[in-house]
Amino acid sequence: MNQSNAQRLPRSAESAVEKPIELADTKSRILDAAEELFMEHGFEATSLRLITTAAQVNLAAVNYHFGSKEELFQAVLTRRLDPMNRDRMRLLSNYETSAGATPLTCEKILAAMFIPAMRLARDHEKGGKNFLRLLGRAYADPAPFIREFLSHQYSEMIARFRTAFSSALPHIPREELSWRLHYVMGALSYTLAGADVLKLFGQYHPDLATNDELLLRRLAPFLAAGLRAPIPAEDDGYQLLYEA
Amino acid sequence: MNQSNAQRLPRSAESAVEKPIELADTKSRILDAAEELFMEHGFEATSLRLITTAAQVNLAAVNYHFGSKEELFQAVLTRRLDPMNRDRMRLLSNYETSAGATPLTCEKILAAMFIPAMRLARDHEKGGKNFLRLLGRAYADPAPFIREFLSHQYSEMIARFRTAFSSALPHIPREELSWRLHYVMGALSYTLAGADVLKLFGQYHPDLATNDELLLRRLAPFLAAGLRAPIPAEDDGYQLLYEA
DNA sequence: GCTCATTTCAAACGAACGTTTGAAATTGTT
DNA sequence: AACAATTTCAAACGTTCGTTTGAAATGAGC
Repeated sequence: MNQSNAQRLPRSAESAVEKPIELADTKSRILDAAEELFMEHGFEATSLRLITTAAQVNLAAVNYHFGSKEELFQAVLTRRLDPMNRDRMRLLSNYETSAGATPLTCEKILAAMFIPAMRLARDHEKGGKNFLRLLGRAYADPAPFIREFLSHQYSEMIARFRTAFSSALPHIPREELSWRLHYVMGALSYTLAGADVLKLFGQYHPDLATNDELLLRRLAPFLAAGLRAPIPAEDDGYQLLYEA
Repeated sequence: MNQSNAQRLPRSAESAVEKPIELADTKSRILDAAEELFMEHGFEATSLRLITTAAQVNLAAVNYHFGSKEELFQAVLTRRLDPMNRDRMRLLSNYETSAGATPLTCEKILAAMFIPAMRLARDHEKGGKNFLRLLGRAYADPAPFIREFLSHQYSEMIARFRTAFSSALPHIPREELSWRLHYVMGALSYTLAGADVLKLFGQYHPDLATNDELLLRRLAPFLAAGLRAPIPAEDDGYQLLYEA
């Protein structure tokens, strides 16, 4: 009943000019519309009728091509997340082989995490930036099917980078490093997820996803300094701050 | 038709023992149940029928006491957010007067932000921890009524802390500082919002909201080091990272 | 040109949603 | 005790939701 998972090409792909008149195929149109609308309104608040109307396809097309609304959401995520995480690991491996025996700096490992994300935000002329905001939302979504999906989708990449940071920061205890990686992901997610939070704090930057190098030059030094920070001693006054 | 905004005490508040047999009043029961369910399922996915059933009140009670589902959500947030942000500003003022003429350290300013949040997570025996997770979700929610509410609720506190950091870090340019504050809020939100994201990365810590001092000792050095990080020079190799 | 699998379509399904209503119950005041 | 205001309640409102259905349209292979 359902179609196979093999990708089909649009009917008229032989012409040199990309768009003769024909629209993209149904599946892609649904994915594009869903990506934008999920980003804008969230998963629950986005109805299939809204998606199919925007994509100019029949209402039943989503259930035919993807099975359900949840599976459509996962397809939207996996379409870009999968290549991005593969790029991250490939870039990290390239850095490591280039460096030879000398361990990588934190900045370089961070760059291997951020550059594919920024490239995603820049490359896809339309959906890229929206997708990262959608991803930022998904991080905070408690829906079980979203959490299980992300956990499965990220596990390999996270493990890979954890060992990389561990080599770069041998003096940081294992548990401490896990926490700091956690902070790194938080700052990264907030930065990539976009302008909404910046507006929240009375500051907005329209060049968010346009100037990748500038973004990296700001974020990487901040996070690398945090990752390298010395572990505070037992008695340095933190316990006193509770009073007053 | 609607009741006034003045707080009413439960009917039997004269007894020394807090709970004779009677439950809390309707409004509080709704707020408690809504806080937990909004946290667990998000705003859209939580129905009023679920809330009112959990609170053991009639379905119409929400619209009677709060007007609408959206106003209930705002009431859930404001009940704890308002006191928390007041505590943050009060604590910062206390630190500043104690320090006299000498400027505060980043660690102390960060402590003024974090301690009231941690106190909230610890104090309220039930809802505290849940609330911070709910808040973390709300940060990422694109619903206009949520964004406007949070923006209004946070503006005073953010402005207050921005100037404090500005005094503590006079060598950091104004725009750079705005970004770094952004990263700070991201890391803080991720940390406070809870264990979900940690599980996502294959790491879980059951003592998240129980050992506040340990949490602060980990987070504050990380963020303070990032805030103080030197601004990278023009030619330090970041542009090279794009290749390979 | 016929066949058959794939895709599209209009229509409807039952369920769940936020909200409203008007009467019953409760509470506070005299 | 009697009245008025407040709060609770069961029931229903109209809408929208995700999904299913079966027929019509479309495409490829022979």
